[in-house]
Amino acid sequence: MNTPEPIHDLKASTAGSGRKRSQEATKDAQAAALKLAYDLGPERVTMEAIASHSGVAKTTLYRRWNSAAAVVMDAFLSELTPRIAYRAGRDVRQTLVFALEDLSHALDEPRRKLLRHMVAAAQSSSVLEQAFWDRWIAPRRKAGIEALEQFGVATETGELMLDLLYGAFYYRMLIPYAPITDIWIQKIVDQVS
Amino acid sequence: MNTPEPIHDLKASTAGSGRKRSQEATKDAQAAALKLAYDLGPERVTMEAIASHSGVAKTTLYRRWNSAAAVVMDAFLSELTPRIAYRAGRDVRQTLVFALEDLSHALDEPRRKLLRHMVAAAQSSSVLEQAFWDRWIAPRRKAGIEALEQFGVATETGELMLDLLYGAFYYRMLIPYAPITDIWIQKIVDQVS
DNA sequence: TGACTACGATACGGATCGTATCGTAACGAT
DNA sequence: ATCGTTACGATACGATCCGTATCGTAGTCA
Repeated sequence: MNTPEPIHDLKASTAGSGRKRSQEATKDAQAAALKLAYDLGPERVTMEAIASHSGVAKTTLYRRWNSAAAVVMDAFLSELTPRIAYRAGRDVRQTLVFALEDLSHALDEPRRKLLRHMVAAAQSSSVLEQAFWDRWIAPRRKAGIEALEQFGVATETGELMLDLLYGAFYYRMLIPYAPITDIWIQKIVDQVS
Repeated sequence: MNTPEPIHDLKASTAGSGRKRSQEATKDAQAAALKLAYDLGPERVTMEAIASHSGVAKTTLYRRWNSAAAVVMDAFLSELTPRIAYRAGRDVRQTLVFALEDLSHALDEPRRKLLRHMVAAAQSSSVLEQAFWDRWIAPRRKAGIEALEQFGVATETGELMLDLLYGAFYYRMLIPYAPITDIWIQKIVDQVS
């Protein structure tokens, strides 16, 4: 679960007996990709830019990832995931409010912009779609479902509630006609619970 | 409201007294962009491809749109919008179920894929974001709010319901871990109304 | 030591970008 | 009719980025 593999190992790094993959190269590439994404905007990150800013050769990048978006996705998920800790509530309502508010607070403006682009990137690559689901969406849903079950909410009902609430959150994030506030979060939670 | 202007007129076509913009060139370009999007996938549509497949010069394309995504967005919205007719329900629940089911049924697989890419494209261009809101999201929300008001639903409550329901719909469309079915639509509507 | 694999460096053809230039075609006004 | 104005298609261009190939070097293990 932790220290997940880079997205899409083009060549299995495992089998052989030769030189090991450089963790440092992986780390440097991700760091450069993330910095470029924050500095220039996620859509302007290219493999060539990552290579020149990280000192990692372009050939090495392509041994690990398929595209610049994959590097950014990888780096972003690695950075963002630990920032969202699960917080238990005392009832269904508070559990849901905590989940959404914590998410909202963890996403400052640059991170929010990056997350929006990660959703976008997941639309044009099944590899990125899978990674986004596995490492971002699914774990949160799983924790949410389990928390709700502790308060006697049936699994199926919990799924519906999460579809609605996370759905509303992402909808408002991706189509930002009005800011996401804690008040709004409390109101949508009240509307479904 | 109808026959909307092409997205982002780089040069105001209005003021002068010279030759008029060719409606045919606009139409041909949009048609080619749409066909390419359906045939090759929306992410593979380029200005050069639109130019060569439509017979419209690249320079002319750039006089109207900023990017290939803008041409596709324009064409897609023009094609999709008339396919969704508003259908009145006899109560709040049915009104909402109609809205979501009609949307779901209008979006066959290729159109759904295209819509997903339009949401994605809106993440990296404020012009596209605005067009997507003005010509796609906002009109549907407006109709929905007004329909709900007829059944005595307060505007603010209606907004919350639409955030939740359209949110869930787009969430499941963009992160398709399970298919969107009429049953599911009915269940989420029941959960909020 | 030798087989193996990853590394960085470099080079390459190809696609696409966005712009500039130019002669021609349509439109409006005088 | 002709004249200014604007849009058109055609073409060319440097620039960027793509994804791959090649090659000599550097770790790693048996």
